[in-house]
Amino acid sequence: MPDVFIHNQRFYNPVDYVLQLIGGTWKVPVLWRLRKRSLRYTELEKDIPHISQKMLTKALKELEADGLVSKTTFAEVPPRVIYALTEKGVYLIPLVETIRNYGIELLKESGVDYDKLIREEQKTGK
Amino acid sequence: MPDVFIHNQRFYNPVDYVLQLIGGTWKVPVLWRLRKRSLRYTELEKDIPHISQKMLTKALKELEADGLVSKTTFAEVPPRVIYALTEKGVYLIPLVETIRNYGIELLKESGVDYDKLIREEQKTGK
DNA sequence: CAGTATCCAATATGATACTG
DNA sequence: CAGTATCATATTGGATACTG
Repeated sequence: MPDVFIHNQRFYNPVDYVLQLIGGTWKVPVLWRLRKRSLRYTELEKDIPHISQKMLTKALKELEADGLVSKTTFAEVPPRVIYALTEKGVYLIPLVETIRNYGIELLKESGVDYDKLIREEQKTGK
Repeated sequence: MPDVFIHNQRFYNPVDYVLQLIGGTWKVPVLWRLRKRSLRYTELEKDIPHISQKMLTKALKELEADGLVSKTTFAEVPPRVIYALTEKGVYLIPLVETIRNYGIELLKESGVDYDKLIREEQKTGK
């Protein structure tokens, strides 16, 4: 597995490269919420549990720099900013789903019924 | 996406959980080399470019604790230690391959022919 | 051979306060 | 509304030396 350099950054292998794009704690939660429709900054913030403004801003900046997410600013007062998946972002959603399904399977083998957690979450209103 | 707790550790979503198992810089290189056959500590160390003893030891410990890799020690002098994939480790290899294929595709779109890099590496002897 | 131990730098994340 | 700025802590990774 030879090293690869892109934009002066080194990757040890192709998996390493993908995990730079979608890895870390906060990028997947953002991508996952944008998969159905575009969202505003505040919508993402309200929708992603535990995320801080700092981490949301950082995740969005990196996703935009890597071409997975686009940002559209409307020059209104107060400003309106819309984040959406790019073609590259859309391309990566099936991979996220695949990893997610593995996770749900592994959780099941650890005795955690994730689908049930989801259903209970929806029953309690949020 | 509700939080999940396993062994007192919190995960924000199933992808987060999978990336705890195989994420980081060094776990995939280890898993990838064990996919064909078991290897000794020193074989892994020699085979994985840039890895330090500290990081190899840490990756192996975590992979073992998470049940992806098994460790067999032969009480000889000097000691012989064999690392192998468990059933759970084998189960995750196709996922690693899927992520890897996405990486190779994305690299191609960034103008990097990874398969060609592999071929050149083999021609030059290593 | 198969690791430990120690020191150090860089990065990730969180908490809080502030702003055009 | 959509962020920045600052401070603090925890984790990651590298370098080097040492050991049963």
